[in-house]
Amino acid sequence: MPEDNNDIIALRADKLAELRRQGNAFPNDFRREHFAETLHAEYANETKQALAEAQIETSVAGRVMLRRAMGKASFVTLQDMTGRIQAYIRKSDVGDEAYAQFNQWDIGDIVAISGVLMKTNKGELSVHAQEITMLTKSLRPLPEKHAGLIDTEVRYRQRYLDLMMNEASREVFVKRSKIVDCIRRYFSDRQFMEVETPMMLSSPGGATALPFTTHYNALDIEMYLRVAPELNLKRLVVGGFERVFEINRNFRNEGMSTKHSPEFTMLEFYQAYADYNDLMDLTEDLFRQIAHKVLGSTSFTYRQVNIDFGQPFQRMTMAEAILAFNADISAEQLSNKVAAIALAKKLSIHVNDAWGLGKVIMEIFEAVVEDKIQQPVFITQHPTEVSPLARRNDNDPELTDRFELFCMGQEIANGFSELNDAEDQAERFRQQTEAKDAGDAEAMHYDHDYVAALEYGLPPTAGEGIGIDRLVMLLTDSASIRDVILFPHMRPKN
RNA sequence: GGGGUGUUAGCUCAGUCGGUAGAGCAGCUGGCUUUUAACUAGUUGGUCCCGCGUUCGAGUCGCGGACGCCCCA
Repeated sequence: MPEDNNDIIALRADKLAELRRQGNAFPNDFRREHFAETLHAEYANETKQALAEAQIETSVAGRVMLRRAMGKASFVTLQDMTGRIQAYIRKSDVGDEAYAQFNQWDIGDIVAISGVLMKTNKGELSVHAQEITMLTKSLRPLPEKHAGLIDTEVRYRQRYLDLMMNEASREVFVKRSKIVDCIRRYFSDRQFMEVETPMMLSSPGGATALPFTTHYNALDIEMYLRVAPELNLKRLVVGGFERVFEINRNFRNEGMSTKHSPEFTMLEFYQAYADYNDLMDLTEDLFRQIAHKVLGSTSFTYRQVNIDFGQPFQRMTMAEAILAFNADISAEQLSNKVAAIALAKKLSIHVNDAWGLGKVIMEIFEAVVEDKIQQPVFITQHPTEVSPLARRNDNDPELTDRFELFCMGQEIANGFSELNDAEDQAERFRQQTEAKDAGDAEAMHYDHDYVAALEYGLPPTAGEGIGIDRLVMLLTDSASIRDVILFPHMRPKN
């Protein structure tokens, strides 16, 4: 953080000291009448003359972004939550004393202006000031008014500056909020119930990932930050909440990249008496509605590629996808472990001896398909070995009734028909425990209570997780996940 | 973890062959009562990310480090 004590800050501090001498330097009794956007929406089409005759009174407040002083009259541009509005301040209207105060204003100050609406000769809607008030003196100079704030590091570390200066950044987070709002309505309209389940767990589960650990002093036990809410949400379905969803943070102790953040927001939902095909249908419909409501269109551009959520999403099995995207790979190379391992090694995948055929195929898929996917496509029928919570396929027990939705090289969603056979689940946990003992830090813990819950009976259910950050990236054309997280984690300075 | 790249005034950026550090905006002092990145005259402001080295002399070259960004694992 800047510890600079430059001339500009010193001078502004002097101005603040003078404001303190004059009385309350931080008044809290001003009440705004209109947002900038409201004024533009209501009066943009009025003529200069009509406004002059109407004498519409208003008051606005915001941060001073631009100042154009012409001796005895000046224009300032204020920015509030909704946009910008110009004010015209004339010495002969506000008086000598107020105009002298105005001359002490700096770009960045937060001020209030009351007056009547007018249009300038150039047609810009403005507030013709009658009364002006300094609300919060700003001590630090803002970034340059035209080029703005560009430095990515400062934009992430001091997001408030980014939001002040960069309209595009502000829009990303407004859209993010709308997307989440849209998701909530979608599910509550369909009788899903929003719930909150613990962030801190004594046994992490629900995904193969390395958890963060922490210590709970009162109980003197190690605890984990959750890697997924999955097991608790399915406990709720066992309990009789047949449709539940949660939008909340997951934590995974992995590296950061443009596509990964150690804490990220996930939507998870579970629906009893549904299967994975139902959820693929639901996901298509949900994505279409979000795009339509937030962007006004189901098609949009991501990294100069046109994506269309309006078209039916393609569906193919993992094996089909590997063949479809790679003409040089044959079905025989995926048919048995020896052949698959030979192929994996040819692709310079670091093969672990403990892997079964399923894991090898999953790795091959990640190496040769993921990056090539552009338009949304559901990849289905994941190997049972890499899907310890998913229901086995009725025709092939080595595969599961699972899908992942990919778009522009990124995994956006992951869903499956839930494994509700308690005995099979116990066996899958045993295999995960073996993998963990063999050194796989991401393997799942054996959750005895979860197996007990299944023994009471989980109705046939399908569940899904959708990565909100990645969905927002797609819909806002953001190249990095940090661009859609308000306060991305950064290595501390010094 | 590896490779590439960047860090210079409050912000955005130049800085040649190694020779005492520059612009625009912001700021400050003036002019200007409908401006639009207002205009206009003058002017202040620097730990060149940090450290060590090479050199008569380093923003510039070398080595090490910090932080950011991109790519790869």
